[in-house]
Amino acid sequence: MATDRELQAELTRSNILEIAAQEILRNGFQSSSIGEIIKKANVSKGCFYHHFSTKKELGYAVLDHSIEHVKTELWMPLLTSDNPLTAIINMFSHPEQYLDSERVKFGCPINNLSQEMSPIDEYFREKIEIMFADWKTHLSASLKRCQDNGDMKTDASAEEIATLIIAVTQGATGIAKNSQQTKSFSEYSHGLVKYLKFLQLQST
Amino acid sequence: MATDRELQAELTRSNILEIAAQEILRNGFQSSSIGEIIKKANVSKGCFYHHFSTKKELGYAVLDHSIEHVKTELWMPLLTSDNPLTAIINMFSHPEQYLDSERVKFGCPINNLSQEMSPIDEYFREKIEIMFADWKTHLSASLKRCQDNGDMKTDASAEEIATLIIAVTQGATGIAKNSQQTKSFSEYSHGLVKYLKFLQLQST
DNA sequence: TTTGACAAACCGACCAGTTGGTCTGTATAT
DNA sequence: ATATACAGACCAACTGGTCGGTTTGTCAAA
Repeated sequence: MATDRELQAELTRSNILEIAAQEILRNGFQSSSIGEIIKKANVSKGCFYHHFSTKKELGYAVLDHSIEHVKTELWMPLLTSDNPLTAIINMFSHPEQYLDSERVKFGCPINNLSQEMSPIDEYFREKIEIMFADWKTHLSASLKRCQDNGDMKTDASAEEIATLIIAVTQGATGIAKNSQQTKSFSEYSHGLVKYLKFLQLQST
Repeated sequence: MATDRELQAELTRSNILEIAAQEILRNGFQSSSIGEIIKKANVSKGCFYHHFSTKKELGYAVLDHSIEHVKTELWMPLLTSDNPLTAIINMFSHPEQYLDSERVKFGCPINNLSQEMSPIDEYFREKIEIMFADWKTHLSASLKRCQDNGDMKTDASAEEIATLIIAVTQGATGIAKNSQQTKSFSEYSHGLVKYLKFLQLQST
């Protein structure tokens, strides 16, 4: 099934995808040029259009890949941990472990695409909307688990805390991108962290 | 000083500025074209370049105007009100009064420019950074006033609540833009509202 | 095992349209 | 008379996309 030829082709494709993701992260989707991408990926125009029929389709592929990546690399570890609330507090307390300099400088790839493309392209919009819904669902369930385990106060509902966490994450990431400094993320999430600690209960 | 001629010229300039602001709000700065702007503003290219030396300078002018607008139209009324905390809670509780459909669909003009331009243009970046700092300063001071007046609990510092409010506003606006629905703004700021109400004290 | 037809993978010149910006004017209020 | 406000033809660079052609691994038939 997977011949040498097919394997090489897949390698070429994923290389284009990776370079494209970098370019789009830096310039946005509309301001990224195919010419620049193929130059940096070291492939010909013919090769590019063999793998991707249009620029838009490339954008879709990049988005799909980014969503998959953020789910497996960021959420899963957090949400499946023993005590999600503690894990989340820990994440906000040590942002430098989760926000590398690339992410501070150029922002979250998905949020960038969301802000640029959602008013003008339904595919981008809907995919990202589903992602937010998923995020909220899973985060709510995790926090509910904390409450059921007696690790978290029930003054506030799991759902309202989940949406609060998501909103602050998005807001603080954006502000940090503007200031180009990780410490802005801490500054603008500090109020949330203190609130989360207030909701935290020590296991007996 | 202000002759008919100068007055007319100023009118032409502000017309271009207004059209440009609309275009930039819809397409972003880089993807907005001078050609489209002059067509919609009904002016010639010569006219445009008489008033703005480059596209970038036009962008700067639009940003400056937007910042001035948001300060006088949004902050001032809120921050100078008798009880800022109550005013803020009220704003979050009735977002449809503050977020018109345009703003939901295309987002906040300043935040859009921030996310698009801050990594690649220092003028945009710094102006917006200063705006965030101003916002935080004034909001903190207003909340401190509430605490001093006995309208607000002192469990959390005025500053940490100010940054929390700003982060949630930015995050929820972004998420609402993605979903293209005002109700998403309410959904993602609901947790904050409940927290603010918890911090609220009834005046005796 | 060799062969040879076939298609997938890739090449790069080319295209029409658009971009930001320039330049030579002209009309007119002051 | 002169500077300001405007007009619009023009330009080089770049855009996404096309298309005819070439290379090369694969697999069936001999």
